[in-house]
Amino acid sequence: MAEKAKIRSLPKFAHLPQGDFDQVYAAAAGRSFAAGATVSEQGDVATYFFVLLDGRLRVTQVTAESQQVIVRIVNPGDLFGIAKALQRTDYPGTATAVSDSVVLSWPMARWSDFMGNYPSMAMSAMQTMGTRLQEAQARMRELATEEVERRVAHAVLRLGEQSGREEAGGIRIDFPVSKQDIAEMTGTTLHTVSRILTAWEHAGLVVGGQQKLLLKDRRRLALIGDGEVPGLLGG
Amino acid sequence: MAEKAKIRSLPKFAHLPQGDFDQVYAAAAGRSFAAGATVSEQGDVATYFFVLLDGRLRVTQVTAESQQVIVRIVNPGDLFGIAKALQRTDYPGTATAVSDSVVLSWPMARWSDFMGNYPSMAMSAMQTMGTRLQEAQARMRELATEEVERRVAHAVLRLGEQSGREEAGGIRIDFPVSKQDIAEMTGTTLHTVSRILTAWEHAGLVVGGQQKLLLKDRRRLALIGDGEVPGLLGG
DNA sequence: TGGCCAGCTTGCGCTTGCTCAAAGTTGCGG
DNA sequence: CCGCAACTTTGAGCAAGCGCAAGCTGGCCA
Repeated sequence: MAEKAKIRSLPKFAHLPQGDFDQVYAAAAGRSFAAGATVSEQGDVATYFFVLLDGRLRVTQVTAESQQVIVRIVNPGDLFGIAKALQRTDYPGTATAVSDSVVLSWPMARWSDFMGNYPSMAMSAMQTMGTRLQEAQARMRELATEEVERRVAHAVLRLGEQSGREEAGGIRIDFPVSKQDIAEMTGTTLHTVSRILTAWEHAGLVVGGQQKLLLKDRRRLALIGDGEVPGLLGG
Repeated sequence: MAEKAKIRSLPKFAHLPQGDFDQVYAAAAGRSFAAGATVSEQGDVATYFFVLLDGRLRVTQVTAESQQVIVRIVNPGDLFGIAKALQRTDYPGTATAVSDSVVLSWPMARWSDFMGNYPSMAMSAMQTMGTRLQEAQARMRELATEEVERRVAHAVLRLGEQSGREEAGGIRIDFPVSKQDIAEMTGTTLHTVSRILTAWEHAGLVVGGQQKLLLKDRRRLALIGDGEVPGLLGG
């Protein structure tokens, strides 16, 4: 089974002894989701946790006033839906496939089991949480101190880093991103995002299109993000 | 040693077998810090990790433009300075004592050791990170979607919850908090915080004072925080 | 007891970016 | 090839809250 070899090679599982891996693998169920489908829903009882094998997911939370916020993008190899690690019995957010996706799932009941018996998985889970915590704090800092244009710069750079693919002329964001999506990542409106990206496109920093984004000048974007350059709005 | 018994009773260590606890305890060094002293500094090589025994710490990060952000408040019993868990070799933030404080410290080199050999400590560390991650995400959501007055309401309620003491007439925040501090927690300016708290004080929701804060009407504050009530500014 | 300093209050003008509104664009299914 | 739906652009007006500036308060130390 080609899939098994592929999974074996994920950093997440690479350090697991072969016997342990076989057991972990045996407990897993694979499942496919078409773009637009919901993998797990905010508030539902968390019955499974997952690893994304292929595709791309968007994790959102909806506030009491039904404003949506994009918490993160899940990339292949990432662990998600680990409610148990957050001391929760329900999923804190909704995971939606933005491209056709394949996930591996385990019953949540096995979580403590895995953590207790496979130290290398526990380590890996902890690393995941550490990375996420740092990203969350970075975004907090941005939201608290930066104006919109810088936040958008950071957001698209992050997208490029985590979900980008080198391409002639720049870094292509590897799944459909709408202006609305970027707005929900940065705490602004799609209108403002549109204005900013249009200005950047005129300056040759990016190339846009319907749910498409190509970063052409990463360095200048970073300068805007770090506030070392005035920003292009209002010019 | 009375201190040892006190430590033993912390939830963090309560589930550790006695032998393990003795070993962990033997590796620890205690240290006191006067209010205002710095326990660990952003960017320094992370040589120790800590548990706060007594007092209160403020963890801040400074942005490239030297704007300060308060990441969290450390309360007695909390683990902090766990750079290793975040895959870092340096401290991501500065921890400063806001009251006279006592901490227990371990060499960072022991971290993997502890995590590998004492599963109940690993579990507890994971819980800590889970809690923090959720709090960070909640604050992200607030910063992205709520206006200032609601964010301030959430911030003071959180302070009350995590660091408050019941008192005749309300919940007293148990350490000195300045308006500037609240501003740095909510991503606003001390001016705006001052205006908001003044309005609330007139309405009988809180009582302020130099670096003092008493929450008198938790329920109405929660209503403001949840946006179910117009807010008192501009009245 | 007087001076000093950190922290706080308050007023005013101005900017950022939001809201509302309307029209333009793109891609897909039939 | 048409029509529709989703997505995007652009404009105009407006308000939340920031920056600046000036003055106030209360605690602490000489």
